[in-house]
Amino acid sequence: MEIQQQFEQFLSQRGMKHTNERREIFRAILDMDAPFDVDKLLFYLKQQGEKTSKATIYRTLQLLLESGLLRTISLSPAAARDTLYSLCGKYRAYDHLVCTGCGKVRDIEKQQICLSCQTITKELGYKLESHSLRIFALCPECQAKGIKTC
Amino acid sequence: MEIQQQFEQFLSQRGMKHTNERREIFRAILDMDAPFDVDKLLFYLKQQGEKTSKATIYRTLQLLLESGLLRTISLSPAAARDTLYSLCGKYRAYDHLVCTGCGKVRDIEKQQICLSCQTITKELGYKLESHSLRIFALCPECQAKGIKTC
DNA sequence: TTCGTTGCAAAGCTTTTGCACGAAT
DNA sequence: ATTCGTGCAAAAGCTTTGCAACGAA
Repeated sequence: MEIQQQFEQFLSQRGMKHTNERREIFRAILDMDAPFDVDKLLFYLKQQGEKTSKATIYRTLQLLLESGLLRTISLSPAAARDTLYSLCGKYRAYDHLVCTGCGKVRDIEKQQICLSCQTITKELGYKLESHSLRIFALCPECQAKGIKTC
Repeated sequence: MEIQQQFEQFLSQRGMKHTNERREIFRAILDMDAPFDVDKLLFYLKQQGEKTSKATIYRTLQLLLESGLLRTISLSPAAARDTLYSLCGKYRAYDHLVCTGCGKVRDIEKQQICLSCQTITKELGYKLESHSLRIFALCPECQAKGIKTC
């Protein structure tokens, strides 16, 4: 099923309305090419000529989190605010490699990790739902520049 | 080296003072038996008769993050605020298994994951620093209670 | 004595909420 | 016609900061 349809279906199931704002916000999220925060999303929507309010963005993101289509990630060991969001369907795995020098984020796909999660939960009698791996490492460019992290 | 000494050494290196507040906050962190937030730490310190201010706690946590002795983790896919902290030295791995039913957190140790991270970063030319894996799963108790997550 | 540190209160930010108007069904 | 959603502005919460008093070296 198309991911848009999944969202529409979720709204219908909860007796919620298919508004233009929700459609546009979701479309914008699909257009994002990297994990994004509220301001990035708002800026993109403004660029597209939409006049969605920040409040509606927050409300829609909350909705999407509840639908399971969206998730939040924290990219820095110290990140407390400026939550970053990422579409669940967009990446095969929920795993990111974060450069501790420049902050660049790239997705990683590794069947091994899924298997490890399955093994761990199975051993402990848990029912696996999802996982998120963050690897912090210095990218080749930053190494070349001689950037060091504390 | 003792972990307390590492903190004291870090302070010395930066020309910072060994105050009672910092010592007590660090001691309290050592006493924590699970990832904690600022309020939990403050409550514990009050219980111990300390009258440390919230501002000092924030300042000291920041310091500890910079020293590399402490790290933050986000436990829920939707957690945006109420940052949780965890001592780096306390757990062998930075990996947690989070119950999506009751929110209970337990530590996991799995050599496999470290190996996966090494492989991934090596392949891409990154220099590995650390990683954090969060697995979201339903614990046996919640399964028994018939709790379901969205 | 000399700075760094603390506590308090105020300021700063992000996120949430109340309410009246507007839109979807 | 109803009911839900939106925008605005205000409120709420967490975190940071300025400043005078305090304490470690």
